[in-house]
Amino acid sequence: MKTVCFDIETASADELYTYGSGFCRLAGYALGDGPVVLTTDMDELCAVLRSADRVVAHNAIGFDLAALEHWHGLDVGLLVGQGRVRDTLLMARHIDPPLSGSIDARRYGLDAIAKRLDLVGKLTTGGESTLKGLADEFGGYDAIPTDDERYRAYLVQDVEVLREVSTYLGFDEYLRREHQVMWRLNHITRYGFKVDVGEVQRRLTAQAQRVAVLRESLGRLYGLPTTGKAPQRSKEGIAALERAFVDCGVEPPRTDGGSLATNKDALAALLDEHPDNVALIELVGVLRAISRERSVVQTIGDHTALDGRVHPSVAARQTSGRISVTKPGLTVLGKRDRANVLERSLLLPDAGDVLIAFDLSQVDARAIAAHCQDPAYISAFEPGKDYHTEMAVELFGDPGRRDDAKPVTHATTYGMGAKGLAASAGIGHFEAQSLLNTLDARFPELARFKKEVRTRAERKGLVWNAFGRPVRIRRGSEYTQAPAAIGQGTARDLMMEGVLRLPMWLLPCLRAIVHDEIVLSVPSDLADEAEEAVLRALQFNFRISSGATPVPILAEKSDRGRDWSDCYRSEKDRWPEVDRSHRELSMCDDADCTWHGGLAP
DNA sequence: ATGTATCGCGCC
DNA sequence: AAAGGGCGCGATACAT
Repeated sequence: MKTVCFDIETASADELYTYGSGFCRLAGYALGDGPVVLTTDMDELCAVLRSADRVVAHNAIGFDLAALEHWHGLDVGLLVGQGRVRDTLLMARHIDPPLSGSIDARRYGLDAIAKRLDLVGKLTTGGESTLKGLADEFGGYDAIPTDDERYRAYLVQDVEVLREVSTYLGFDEYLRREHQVMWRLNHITRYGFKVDVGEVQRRLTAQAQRVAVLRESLGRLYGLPTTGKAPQRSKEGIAALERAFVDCGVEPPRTDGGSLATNKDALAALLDEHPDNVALIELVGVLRAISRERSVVQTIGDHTALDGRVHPSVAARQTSGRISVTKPGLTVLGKRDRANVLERSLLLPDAGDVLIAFDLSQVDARAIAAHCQDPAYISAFEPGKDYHTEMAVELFGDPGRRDDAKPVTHATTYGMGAKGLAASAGIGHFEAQSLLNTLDARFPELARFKKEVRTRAERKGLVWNAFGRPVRIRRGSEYTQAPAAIGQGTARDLMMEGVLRLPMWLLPCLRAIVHDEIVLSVPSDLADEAEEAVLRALQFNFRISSGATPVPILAEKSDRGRDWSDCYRSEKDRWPEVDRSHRELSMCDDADCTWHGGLAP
């Protein structure tokens, strides 16, 4: 068994796919227990890795191997496919999964893992990372001389820490699969997503003008400061707004924490209470308008590289195992709100391509159905049946109340109480409680499963789904988090199952993943084949064990888009501006059109 | 200068 | 006893 631990010093990490061939600067590797060898010759390193039975690195799939694959032609797909790669980041997340929230963000660096294991950590100088200090001293990670002894010593230590840490981390079938998943998803980062650069600039300019007008109004009418990017959120601005509410004759709305609430629900509630207060209507109008101004266009622009594309980071860092797509965050672009849906139109297919989005149908609920094995719940997902209609029959005895049944599904997966259901469904507390009772009565195995998974979480602090993914559950939050963790975590693994089933030729076409949706840019003349291949990959029967009743996993494809919004033109046919052809018209007769009503040049 | 918390926008 | 889960990102305030 020949094991190689290695690490590479590079130019700035966020330039992985854009820097150029000198990105990899200095490599360190160790064979077995042998000494750490340093080299600037990446071909030498690649040869060593090709001949190894085990290739070990921290964030190997996302970074070191990715860099060698991109700039030096290493066949990482082969290494991963043969199960020869050990990525200690993926292994550490699996053996010690993160809690939700931001607390755990720094837990998985090599240094943090070493410290938790009571091992020697990475090299530091005067309390900060030696590497960071060198980058500051020489003016950039790509300016540190490769013969600098401190640089070399830092790298040697890194490889030695890695070697120590790796002996504590186990490997299993799930991890083997996870390595392949992440290698496949990395194509999103590598190939990037084409940006409509001119349109980004145009919208930024237009937005700056809108904001300037709104800020001028806030200053003139209510005495807010006019400096800073968001004067309405500064201390002085908040004080002025509180005075403005009082001047309108109303008590300033408050958040739970007692500070001034300016979110849209609070403002809507206030207007409901005082429908005839003209001064209040004006104040709320300006506040709403300025808080609706989002910065996603700026964020996309900031992350657009010189190749005119964004190369977002893709990682399974969320507690549920869900995939984060960040820098820029593509999971948050508009879709449900008419005012924001055109944010996606800034992202384009490659020249000669079309964009196609594929989404899994009610996949969280199907995941729960497969796990609980409730016959009535599973039968709602039989081919040819409509899940929400079946739920309407079970809950109300009336297939016509499909829309009333929809919000209840969230209650099934997320442990929603009567209060929350009443609020989200717009019904009374009593009716909500009675719905929840009906749910438990009609789907007894579902109720039993939720109870069981909560108990498991209380005992172990973790739950495991049928794929073998562990999800950590916060103490005291088992009631809501545990069932949700099975739903989300399994939905994630079902989508990844589909990604693993994609033919290799489609991997460079991957552009984005948004939990239950993947987006591909495919050559127009291959669109038929691509659609067929993706749907074949994403759809299958899911069985949690050999004797269990299977649940069908189904997917739908979008329209072929000339931009990402354009993919949804049929789905959102009430919003004509979603259709790129509509945006090419010089005018339109829909008074609410967000394009002709404001965004158009 | 850098990091965390809070708030607010949005998404699945 | 009651309990809707998971995120990204920007702006500000404040601590270090």
